[in-house]
Amino acid sequence: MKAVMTEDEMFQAKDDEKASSDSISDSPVFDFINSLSPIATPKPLGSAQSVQLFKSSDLVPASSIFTSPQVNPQKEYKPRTRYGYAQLSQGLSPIYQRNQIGISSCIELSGSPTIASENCSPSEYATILPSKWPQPIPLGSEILGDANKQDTDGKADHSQDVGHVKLSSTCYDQNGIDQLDSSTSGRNVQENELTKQYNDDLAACSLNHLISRSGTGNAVMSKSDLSLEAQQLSWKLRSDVIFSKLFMPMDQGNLEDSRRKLFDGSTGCYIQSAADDSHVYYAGAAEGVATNHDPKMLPSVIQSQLVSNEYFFDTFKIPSDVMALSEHQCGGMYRRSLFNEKVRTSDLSGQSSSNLHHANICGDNYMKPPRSPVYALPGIGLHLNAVASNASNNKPFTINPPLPPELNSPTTIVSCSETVAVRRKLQNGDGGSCRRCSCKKSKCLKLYCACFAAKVYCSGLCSCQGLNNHTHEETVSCIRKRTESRNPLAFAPTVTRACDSGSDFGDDSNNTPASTRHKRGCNCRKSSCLKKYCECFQSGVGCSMSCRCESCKNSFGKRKGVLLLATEKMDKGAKAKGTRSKEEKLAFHKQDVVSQSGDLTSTEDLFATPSLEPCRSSILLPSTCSEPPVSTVGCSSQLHNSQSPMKADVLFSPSETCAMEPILVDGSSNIQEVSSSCTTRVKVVSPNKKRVSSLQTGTGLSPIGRSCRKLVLKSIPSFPSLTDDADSEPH
DNA sequence: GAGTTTGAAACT
DNA sequence: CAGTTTCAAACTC
Repeated sequence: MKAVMTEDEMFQAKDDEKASSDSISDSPVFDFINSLSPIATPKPLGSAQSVQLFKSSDLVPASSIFTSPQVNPQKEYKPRTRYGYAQLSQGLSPIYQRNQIGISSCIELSGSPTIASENCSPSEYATILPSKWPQPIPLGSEILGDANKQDTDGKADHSQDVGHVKLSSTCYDQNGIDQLDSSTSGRNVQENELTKQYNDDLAACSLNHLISRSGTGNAVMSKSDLSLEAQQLSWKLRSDVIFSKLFMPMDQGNLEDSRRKLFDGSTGCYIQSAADDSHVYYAGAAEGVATNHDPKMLPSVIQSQLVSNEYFFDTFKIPSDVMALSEHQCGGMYRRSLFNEKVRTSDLSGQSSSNLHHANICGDNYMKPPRSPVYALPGIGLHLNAVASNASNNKPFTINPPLPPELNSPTTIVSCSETVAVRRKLQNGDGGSCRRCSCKKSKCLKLYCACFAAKVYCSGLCSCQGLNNHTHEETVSCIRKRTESRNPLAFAPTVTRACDSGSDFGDDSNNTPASTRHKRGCNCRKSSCLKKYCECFQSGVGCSMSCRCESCKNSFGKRKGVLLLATEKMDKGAKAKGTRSKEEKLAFHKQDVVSQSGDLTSTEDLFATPSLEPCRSSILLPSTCSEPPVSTVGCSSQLHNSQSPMKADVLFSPSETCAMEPILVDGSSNIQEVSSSCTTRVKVVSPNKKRVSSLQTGTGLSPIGRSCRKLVLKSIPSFPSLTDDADSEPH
């Protein structure tokens, strides 16, 4: 009883909060925002209902639904907060806070309240609570076939027998499984075994099924609808920071030149936006450096992210009346017009790509029309991997595994021709977003299957023999749930932003907004993280502390490896002892000495020693690197360039971070990092391998300072532990 | 296109 | 948790 009262108190507080928001809803600002929803939602019903999201009065008090004393709404909301809703709401507007409330409440409501309250045991409530759902509702995947679709669709199908333990769904009873099997022409022993195995999941699925069996679907928004609407708003609210980060404050005199380089696809620039922020990787390095990165040499993922001139030239033309941007605005204070967003997305949803209008991020036409139909589509928020893996393979556009809202970046590189199709696919729930898997034994029901892992259904484009399709969507749903129950990160994005973390990179507390890291880390051995076997490499990100790779040579950034840790330990030990053994000194010195020839091979060899391997600086000489783009340019490159007669390699000593990444710093706030990154124990060695100088490469020396490119190296915090992540609240 | 290699996923 | 097996993609020829 006490718990119930406590719960009531909480809901009372919630009601108060809603009441407070009601006053907000009367404000012109709210009306304005509310009128902006430009993206045509896949389901008209969802759109209509989404409006109700903002009407707190429409929200059924959660207390009327969940009476279980075990429910702790605050706790249950936490994961959602973790995924960024709260973060967004804190920083942006009370409107989104309202939305957040709506999301939380309505998602819980998506199951029939009657069912939830009458037919579920207290323990079952937890299953229905949003936190128990695999993850925040993504834009694409749900619509593209996530079995949560059944939450809405299933309402009609399963509107009967509510409360029965045994349900008629194929997913939840043995008969259904049998039917499933019989429906599969290629039924065999293995499949039977598979079925048997999956039966274990049926019980767990049944609870979720209760949600889908809501018989009162009229007043309840589906999760898809909710999420879509929420994300639309999210993107709208967040999108205006995208290009302000893309275009860092630059010296006006060099602005255009910098931009030209920035968006010159031929030089290997690409934008990555796997995370909350737009990521600009300028593979071309700083000016004067012959990086010569052939886009073809990029991993397919990255190739697809190449941003051509056309991209910006064509896609960011906007009506001047709605978006008059000046150079000044580009300099750092640009904020995209929500109106323009509306126009653009409306065009997107309804018309051909030729009608696309995109925010002219800089208002001028410094970029000439090019060839590649690749462009970024702010506002869609698809995961970069989704785009990447497809563009490179000429595959149909795929939606990546759903991302938490904070990871759904508004900026995504999407091929122009694909965009409209994608919209359409979202609306149709079409399975055309498959990954063209070739699974056989896994039946596309394990993470081996790229489609399954991406939470999309296989399609005719796949050469698989799996069951991951609409026909077996409920089974797929069950398996997904089971998979996720085993590994909560099973469907997590492989790449996520590093600023989620900050914990495991030791002293580097500078979260790099533009950096990404592989979520789980690779375990490469033979590939040295230089082939697509390596997920990090494939995703175009550097390895992090989360990785357990050996001989990491990931050109996107090596992890802070064993040596670094060892040497740090060694240093500490030496300090403690007051001396260091000759062997240690020798080994340590070995790292400092770099051939003047700039022969990377020799450098590689130098660090080929297993004991040394992981810590080699991520800096690779562009001129000698035949591998995919070196993401770490900037400082080192500047050094290299400025010391061109010497062609000296630059290594960071072990005390320096090994995971470096070029970023475009956002204004003066990060200027300090330029110098700090470039001055720390950088050693240049003469041809005769004598140390000739210890460069102090401040902004004055570096072309960075001259060009004001603001392309700098920055230490990349690697990924946080999941625990930390889960426990930490966004700031 | 077949065979091999690779590393993640799954299993024990 | 570690070792092994399975699996499908990446890679090589």
